[in-house]
Amino acid sequence: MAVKTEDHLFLEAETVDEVSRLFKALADPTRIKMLYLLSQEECHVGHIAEVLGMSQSAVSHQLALLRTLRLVKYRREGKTLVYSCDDDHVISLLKQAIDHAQHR
Amino acid sequence: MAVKTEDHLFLEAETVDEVSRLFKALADPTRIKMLYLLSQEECHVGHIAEVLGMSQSAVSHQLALLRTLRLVKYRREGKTLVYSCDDDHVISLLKQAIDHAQHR
DNA sequence: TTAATATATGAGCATATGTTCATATATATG
DNA sequence: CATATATATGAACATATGCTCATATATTAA
Repeated sequence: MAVKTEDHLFLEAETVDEVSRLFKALADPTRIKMLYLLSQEECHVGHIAEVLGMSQSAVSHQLALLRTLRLVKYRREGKTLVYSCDDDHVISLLKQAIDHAQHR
Repeated sequence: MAVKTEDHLFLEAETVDEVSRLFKALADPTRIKMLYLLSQEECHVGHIAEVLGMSQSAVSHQLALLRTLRLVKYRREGKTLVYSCDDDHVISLLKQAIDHAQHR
């Protein structure tokens, strides 16, 4: 919660840091494309790399970051790992921002 | 608009960049605090610096960035410049992210 | 068990970002 | 007009970020 002090509300440092981490995750063009793709369909790693024209390594590094924040999850299927979104609220934020960007 | 291609939607490069710029603006702890403060009350530059414990220069640089994105506006009042939020939608995104961060 | 395939991870490097310090600019007011 | 005050801006520097390259790991399937 925000802390009431005199005449305005302060955010706690922990909250500010968490919000920062979340928006940082959403601030990179590559991750925006990845999350938007995953919001439409589950994908294995190689497919993401192919569709977005990225290296396997770059995709994997970014997925590691998104996993840390629990924005994506994965399961094994045969010899591939299938990734999908794991935070509807964050997808909602992303889509709002996309709408916002498109209406100007 | 997103472009339909075969089986999924691609975002246009321009849209991705705009979304990235927006989230980048929201991703820095300093700017989060500044925008949250401005969402509660109009402030002149010196007041922001004082309340957030930042240098005048740092505040001014960040305000310049927020102005570029039209997230804040200002007017002169006596010898000070009074800043306020200029994008309700973005404030809404910020507050949603704050709620999200606080509920975990 | 071994080879092949899919993914993860670490190191290194180039670029981006946020701050400070010094200084410029603009407006108010004596 | 002259000076003080508030804010803006440019340069420099330290840190963060995202990529590539090389290699490790894990699972499948022969």
